[in-house]
Amino acid sequence: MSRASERAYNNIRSMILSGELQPGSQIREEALAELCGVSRTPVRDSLRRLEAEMFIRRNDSQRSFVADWSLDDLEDAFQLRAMLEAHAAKRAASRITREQLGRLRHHNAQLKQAIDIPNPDVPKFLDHNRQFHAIIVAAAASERLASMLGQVTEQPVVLRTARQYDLENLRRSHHDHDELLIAFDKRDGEWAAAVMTGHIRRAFHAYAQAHSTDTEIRKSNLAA
Amino acid sequence: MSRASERAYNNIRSMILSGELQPGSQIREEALAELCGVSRTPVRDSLRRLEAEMFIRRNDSQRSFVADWSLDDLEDAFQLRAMLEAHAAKRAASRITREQLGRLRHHNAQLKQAIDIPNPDVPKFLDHNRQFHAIIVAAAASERLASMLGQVTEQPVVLRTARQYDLENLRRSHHDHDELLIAFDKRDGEWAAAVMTGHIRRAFHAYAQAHSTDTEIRKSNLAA
DNA sequence: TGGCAGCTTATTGTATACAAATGGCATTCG
DNA sequence: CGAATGCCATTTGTATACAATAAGCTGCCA
Repeated sequence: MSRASERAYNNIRSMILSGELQPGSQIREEALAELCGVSRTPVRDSLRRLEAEMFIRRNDSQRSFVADWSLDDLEDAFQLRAMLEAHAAKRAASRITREQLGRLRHHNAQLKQAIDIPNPDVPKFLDHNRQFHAIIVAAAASERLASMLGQVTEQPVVLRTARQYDLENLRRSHHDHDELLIAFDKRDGEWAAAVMTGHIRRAFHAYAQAHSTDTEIRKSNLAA
Repeated sequence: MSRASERAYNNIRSMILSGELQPGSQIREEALAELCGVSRTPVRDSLRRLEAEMFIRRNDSQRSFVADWSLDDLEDAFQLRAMLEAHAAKRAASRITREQLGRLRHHNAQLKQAIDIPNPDVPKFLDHNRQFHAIIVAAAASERLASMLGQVTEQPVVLRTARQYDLENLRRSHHDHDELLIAFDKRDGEWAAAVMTGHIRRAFHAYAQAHSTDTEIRKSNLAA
């Protein structure tokens, strides 16, 4: 997609992910158009895309709202993600190349570095983590699977606490990655899938805990 | 979506599914606009949707083509569908209502009728089959899952043979449905999932066989 | 003759104007 | 006083004109 359209999409998407656009709030095409400095046409394109990705919902009369996810929705997304990503790991185990394995090791070493220091570099960890998972999805060699995973991987839920970055969880994540690497090395798809399932489910519980804590904080702020 | 947009989407989609628009052929927005009797705006909307559903692909310079599926693509889609629909069956087993079970039985009886006669009514069978599966997906109560299944359920592959309507397969399908009904009745999600997996995998093999036969016929026609 | 440059044409992207539809508000009638 | 209805404002849908971009062709030059 060319410039205006691309810009609108990225802008709106990041506004949703950052919480700048509040969950549940209505979205007006023209307002977004002004915010992005483009006309309504590319904004409409973006809204359709974001709707397909479930970042945005529309009511029965075509008005758009920022998706407001319940804890159930979150669990649902994570459940699907666990299933799909385990499947990806299984496929990857029999297809992954030496070169991809090497890159996997590289990113895993980097993310270990990011947390094995006095002042953990969480953004660095998250970046290498993302790339680690991306390589596995690529190795699975299924465009459809990749496209579906894209739909459940980024969660439009804003968390104000830092709990999801809990160090212990990050270390366990890294350990899972280590185990995945061995499973891939042995070409054991079942093992890889099992590790991945646990990996994602842990992520869910960390997320859910942060979510509930966050909700509590929000409520008490409201009460005050 | 309102009239023009809706019409354009349905028109284009059915033109792809019917083979009227040949796989691999380029699509021009204006041509479609004329065919549908609307302007390019709703056509563009539709193309974006169809692209997300992988009925259409775009090259690096934004030109659109009707997706051309290989046998591998087909297998990939069926594999994902089997996994997702088994998951749906499992979830449905613990959530399905008496009323939904009743409707399931109704449609299963109808599709049995459609093939248990001297002149089988295949369209009727397919319609009730579709509704049967739709009820299960609804009972699974996951919007995301439903949306993903939508993406892998309809295959833009035109088959000229009638082999996929092979009576024996239809009878086996009906038998699977019977077994699903019992599994639901017993609230046995694992059983339901297992039956569903086999059900979809059989469908794949029937489809694949028809596909290869069809390809053969096409080749010999080409040679003649 | 082969390939590259520049132009021409085909196609998509964007903006804008206008049409349709929806929601909210106020007024009126029971 | 409450509910229903009609009008006005807001928002989205569609068409069209124009801009940008990419593809294909032609002719020139090495």
